Amino acid sequence: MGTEREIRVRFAPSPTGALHIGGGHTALFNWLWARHKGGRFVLRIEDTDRERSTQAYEETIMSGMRWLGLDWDEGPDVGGVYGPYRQSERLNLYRENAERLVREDKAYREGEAIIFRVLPGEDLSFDDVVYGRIEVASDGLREKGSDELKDIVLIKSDGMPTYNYAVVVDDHLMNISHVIRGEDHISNTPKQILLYHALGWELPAFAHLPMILGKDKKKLSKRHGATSVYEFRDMGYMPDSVFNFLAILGWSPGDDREIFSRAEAVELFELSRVVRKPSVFDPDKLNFINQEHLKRLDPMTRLEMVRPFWQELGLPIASHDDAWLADALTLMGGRGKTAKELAGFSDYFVSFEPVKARYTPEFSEEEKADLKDFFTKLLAVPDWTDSALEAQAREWVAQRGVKMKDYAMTLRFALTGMKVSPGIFEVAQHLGRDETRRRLAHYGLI
RNA sequence: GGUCCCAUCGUCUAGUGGCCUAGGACACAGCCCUUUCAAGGCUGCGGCGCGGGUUCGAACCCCGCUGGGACCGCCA
Repeated sequence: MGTEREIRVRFAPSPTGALHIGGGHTALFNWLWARHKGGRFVLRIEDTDRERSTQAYEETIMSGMRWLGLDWDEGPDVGGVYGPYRQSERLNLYRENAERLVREDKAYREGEAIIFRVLPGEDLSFDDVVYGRIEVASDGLREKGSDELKDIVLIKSDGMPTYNYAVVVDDHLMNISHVIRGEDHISNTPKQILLYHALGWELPAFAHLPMILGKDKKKLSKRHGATSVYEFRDMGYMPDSVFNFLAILGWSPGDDREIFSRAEAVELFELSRVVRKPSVFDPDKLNFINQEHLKRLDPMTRLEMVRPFWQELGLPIASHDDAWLADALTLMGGRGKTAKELAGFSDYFVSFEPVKARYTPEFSEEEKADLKDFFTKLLAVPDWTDSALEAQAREWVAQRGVKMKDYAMTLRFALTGMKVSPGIFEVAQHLGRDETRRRLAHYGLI
């Protein structure tokens, strides 16, 4: 008991862009593992590329993680005993250890740079938590198109450490127990192992994650459309949905469960159940998952999801109380894959204006007389409930021997300006007698 | 070109030698429900890449082939 090494994992993005869906996936699995094991999740900023790193991107990445609900225990903003957590602030650490290697004749200087000498015959194989044993030929570090073993740059001419070196120093000094990262790093691992050996440090456990591919089976990139987690937020996907979707990309709980909460994912997550095959990002599946989460939301939370999109449409939300708006959304049932769609589909509850803009019918006098009779009697029902309204409507069409559909559709258009909506008598009930009358009057139907 | 990894329905996956005439989910199609569209219910379509072994028995183990992916920067 308590003899196992403390679980410490890290997500180490470089601040050269927004939080990408692939980065989110990696961050998520690290977070899941830390939370599942009761360990620590560290955020480290790898800003050694002076050209491309910016403070703004660092903040964007952090807020993207917060949006996804991935909170970290140590990081540049919250600190921690293993700090600092920005590589640009750890330069002395990289230099000290590199100079030690120079003194031990394991590395040499070349101008301002420090370069590690790669000797032949090293065993570069390792055990990966998800991939198992990875056998690497000792000459696996050969230079492209050459037979020469390629030495590893530790410190660049600008004084900054290279990725492969800094990651080793940091993971060791930050006492990282599991290095969980994308499969694209699998071929970097042997180099890093060489450095661990040279430095005399114990290896962390390595766990590589399958890549996320686009529909064309190529590594997901901008060409595939939305890739930053913010784009998904702006399209009306909920953080819990993106979280859920990312979690089942390359991992499954083993049973048939696919829709789950953060807490359930933490409970169920196992690194050993991560698959080895790259998976294709399927927007249809994301839509489905989002819709499921949207349906499960309590009315008030759903309202908060939809509110910004109603706002975006310029609708006068303030003229209704929240409970009424939330109920309107409940009436929408499973309609809409995203909060944005749901907002667009339900605008007529908030305001009559979009309805007027959409629906501009022209009735003949004959049609009008007929409809007027129908609607006048409908408006006169004693209790304004959907069942009473429907009963009245059915009685009226039965007497005339006409189709319910024709009248229900006219009512639907007049109330919503759309050809699809929830049950139209329910909509009328929710809008209320006065608002229904106002809308019908606008079209001259009463 | 070199190194490494991977291979079950279109997609995400379950499956670790017999329970598999391969299960679930998305998507797709049809039906039911119905004032519309969703939702929901039911049904259907669809897969172990190929070839050799091993075994009484292979989706599961081994080999080869084919296919796909990743990496080979003083980028991370």
